[in-house]
Amino acid sequence: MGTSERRTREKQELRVKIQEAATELIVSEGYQNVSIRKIADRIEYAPSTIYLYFKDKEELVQSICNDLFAQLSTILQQIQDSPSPIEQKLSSCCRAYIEFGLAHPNHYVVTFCIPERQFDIADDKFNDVLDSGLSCFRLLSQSLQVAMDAGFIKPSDIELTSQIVWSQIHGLTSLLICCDRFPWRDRNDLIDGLIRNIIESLQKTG
Amino acid sequence: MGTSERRTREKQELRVKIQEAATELIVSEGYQNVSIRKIADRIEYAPSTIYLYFKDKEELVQSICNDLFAQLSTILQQIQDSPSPIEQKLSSCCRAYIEFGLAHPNHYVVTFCIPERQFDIADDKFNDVLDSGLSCFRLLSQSLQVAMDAGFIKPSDIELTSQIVWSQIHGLTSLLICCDRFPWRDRNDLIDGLIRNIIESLQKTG
DNA sequence: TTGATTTTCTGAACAGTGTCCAGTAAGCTG
DNA sequence: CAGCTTACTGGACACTGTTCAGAAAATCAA
Repeated sequence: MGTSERRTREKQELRVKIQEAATELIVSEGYQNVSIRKIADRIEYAPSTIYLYFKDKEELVQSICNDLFAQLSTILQQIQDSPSPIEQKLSSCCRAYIEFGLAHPNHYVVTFCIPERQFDIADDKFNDVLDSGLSCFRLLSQSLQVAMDAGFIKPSDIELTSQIVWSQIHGLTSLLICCDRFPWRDRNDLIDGLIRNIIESLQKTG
Repeated sequence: MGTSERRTREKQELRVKIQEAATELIVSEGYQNVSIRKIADRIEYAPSTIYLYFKDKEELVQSICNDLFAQLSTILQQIQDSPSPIEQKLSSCCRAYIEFGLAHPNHYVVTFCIPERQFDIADDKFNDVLDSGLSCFRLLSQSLQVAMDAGFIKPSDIELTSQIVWSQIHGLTSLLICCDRFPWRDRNDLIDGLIRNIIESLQKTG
């Protein structure tokens, strides 16, 4: 009997509808201005219905960001798998990370710029939280390893170096998002300059 | 008659008491968990009284962060005025910035990691908002100029370079604060490594 | 078709938030 | 003491996330 299968599929569909409505609100209004009631209005269900599909607002938003940053992981993986020269891959990864963050500013802030969120969550949830961001970090780290193995950058502690490079590209991404009224220079110049600085320092033989 | 002077002094004192109570809450609970009612409880006044001293919660928190980052400006200025060698001053400034941010994580997040805040504010308020952060940036920029004039780092577009360096030190500061459960390497190693990277890339003759 | 059961959904409530405003209380002046 | 100014408050409004008893709907069995 395909009834139960249809019902679980319908459940899944509503779950996705909730995520889509929430995504639209995150994109258009930012995390702070997204409310359960606004989401409920959009999908024409009662607010309490949302809690049948997500434990709380946190879990809902988290699931959305997870899905999004899985896309970034895919992009980074594609760069790694591409036939382009190794010297380009590292900077391509950095650029892809920054541009992805800038293309999804509200998601980026939710994922990497809200400290309180990570204080309250339980340990088992922490792994999920990091699923998205962490896998991107791992791919960046992998990209560095490849560049190092090929002799494109000087040998060093790969984990330490990865963390530093991540913090550098995160810095520009988050600052451009959060201080968007600051009199910034041209974005491309900033991104180019930053990536050049990063790679030069990785190449320089101390 | 000193009466009115006493009264304005008393007004000022209550204003400071509000700021102090709010500061305690920001430090202990983070911006998200600070409420007007909690502040009012602490100083034993009605919540609405606070609105006689500050336009809204935003202005109150902003005034507090302004005061704090004025301290960082002082520190950066002292480094610049110190008799230590020029080669050290730049890295000292970077280190001071990062460590100051880490010492005041909740203030730092409020000042540099909340995008929505800067969307809503009026233009005249924007200047105040940047008073704190901007003056720190200017001092960093000045530090770079001095190092460049002395030939310690290679010549380049000083504004562009300043913005990039700021984004780099902001990156580590904010990421350590916001992803504090990430398996970071030793903080000092990260800070040392980052600063070394920054300065090396500034020195490298392209 | 009917009745029982399970699944899905909702309305109202709770405790909290920032903010505003009419009205009260306190202090100073003449 | 009366009049006036300044300081303060209580209660309200419109929101927020979240819970839960009960209603509605869909399914299954007879």
